[in-house]
Amino acid sequence: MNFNFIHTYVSVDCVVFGFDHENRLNILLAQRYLDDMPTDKQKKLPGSLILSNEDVDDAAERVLHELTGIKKMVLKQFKCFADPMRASNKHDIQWMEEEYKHNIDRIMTVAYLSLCKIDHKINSAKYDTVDWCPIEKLPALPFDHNQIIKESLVEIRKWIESDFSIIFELLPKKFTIRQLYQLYNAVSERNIDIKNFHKKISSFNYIIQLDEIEANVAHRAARYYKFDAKIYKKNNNKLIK
Amino acid sequence: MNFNFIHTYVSVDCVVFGFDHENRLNILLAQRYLDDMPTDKQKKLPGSLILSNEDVDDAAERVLHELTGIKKMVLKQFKCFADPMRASNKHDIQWMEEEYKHNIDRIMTVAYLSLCKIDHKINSAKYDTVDWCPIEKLPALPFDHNQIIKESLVEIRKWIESDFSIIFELLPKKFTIRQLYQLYNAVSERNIDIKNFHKKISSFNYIIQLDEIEANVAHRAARYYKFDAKIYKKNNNKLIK
DNA sequence: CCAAAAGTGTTAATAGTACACCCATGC
DNA sequence: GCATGGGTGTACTATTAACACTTTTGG
Repeated sequence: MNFNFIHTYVSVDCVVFGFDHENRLNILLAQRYLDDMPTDKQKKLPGSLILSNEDVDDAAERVLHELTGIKKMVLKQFKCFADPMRASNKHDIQWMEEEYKHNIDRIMTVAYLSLCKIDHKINSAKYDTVDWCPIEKLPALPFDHNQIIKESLVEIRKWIESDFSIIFELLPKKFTIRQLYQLYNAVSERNIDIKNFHKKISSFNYIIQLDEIEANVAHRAARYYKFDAKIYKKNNNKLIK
Repeated sequence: MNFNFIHTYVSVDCVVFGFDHENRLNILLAQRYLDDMPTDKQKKLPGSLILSNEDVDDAAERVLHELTGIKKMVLKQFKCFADPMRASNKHDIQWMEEEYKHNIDRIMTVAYLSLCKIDHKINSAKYDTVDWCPIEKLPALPFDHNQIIKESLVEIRKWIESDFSIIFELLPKKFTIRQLYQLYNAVSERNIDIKNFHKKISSFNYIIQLDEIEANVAHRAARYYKFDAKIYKKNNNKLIK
């Protein structure tokens, strides 16, 4: 008889990406309050223990909703993190006790990827403060959250390669091809010539040209386009075959 | 204060693929003994609860080693399955009690993908019987194991698309290009012309031509090739760009 | 007019597809 | 000799890449 099986709490953590006006990928971070000092706070990935009758996908949806107030966000499970030492820092242990009122010896987490338009109003029911943070400026985060984010970057790249349409979750409804180009470059690190990119994108029938053009720019104004998901779905496209 | 957080056991389950001589993908299944009747047995995916000081990757390696006797097998975590109802069948509950001597209310599992040469000797330290089963002939399996296998097929396809070299884990050390072709077809369901496939494969510098050829075939004997992982790694190749 | 980026066009290189043709082997 | 598949070559097509040229706008 073996009593060494783990019996553990399981959480979900969500890496929510946004794309800012300086062409940087950002991640949504929440606050946690540390120790006995109410003013001492630290950023963390939004997450939660999963409930007794909840599937992990449902828990991730709940976390995203409590975080942003947005009802339906795209999401994708990408990895379970279960290093026995991932919650061994004393601040992390203390925080878990205060947050969950349980004595938590070990905790596994299932990490999710999600995408959000950076201008969308964030209306959190759970956190006082929710902030976008550029990925080059991430602070040291609790648990293995920095590692989770690192791996999420590989994952978002794969996701866009396999389903190009999800990239539009990060752009405003109307966007210029340059915006799309800069986003694509920020994510994929491929280096496509912008002219060829322009030609290719505008040839897709699911990229709809609008009548509107940019205003107040010191060069020829670019046209706005929108993405048509219905047309996209019919074709099952990839950016690069 | 919320007492509804799950506190659960977590297992790993491994989907080990092999490629048989009839050009079919196979999966390694273990036996489980059901209920009070010692002769009543059923197939299942090999798996185990994870131990208290074990990371999930380590648990999967342990399961694979106990299953096959092979030391280092390629493996890849692909999804956490956590439907609250996935272990609600009464046979499954009873089996868990007998197997683990714990009263298990809910169980999550982290599913892994692995690959094995089908002619490799299987030497299980844990199971009496371990058998290859063609994927078209899978029986009804306990828990959500059929679902896990279904999703693993999508995953193995992606894996080979993103890293072609792992396909050689399924072939003998020396193989003909036809064998590779049939394996690739079985996995990817692309339909490449075999002549063009031949030309492409033999043009890769990491596919090494051997002096040996097939014997006793009713047609021109095919040449054997081997895969050179070192040369492959230098180039970071894909079959299709 | 100049700088900057939009947008179009042209061409070359590369990769993928279709298929013809000869080769080798067992029956 | 014939069926079967191995192996090579050739021609056609599609995609990607490089880059020149024209357009538009603010300063």
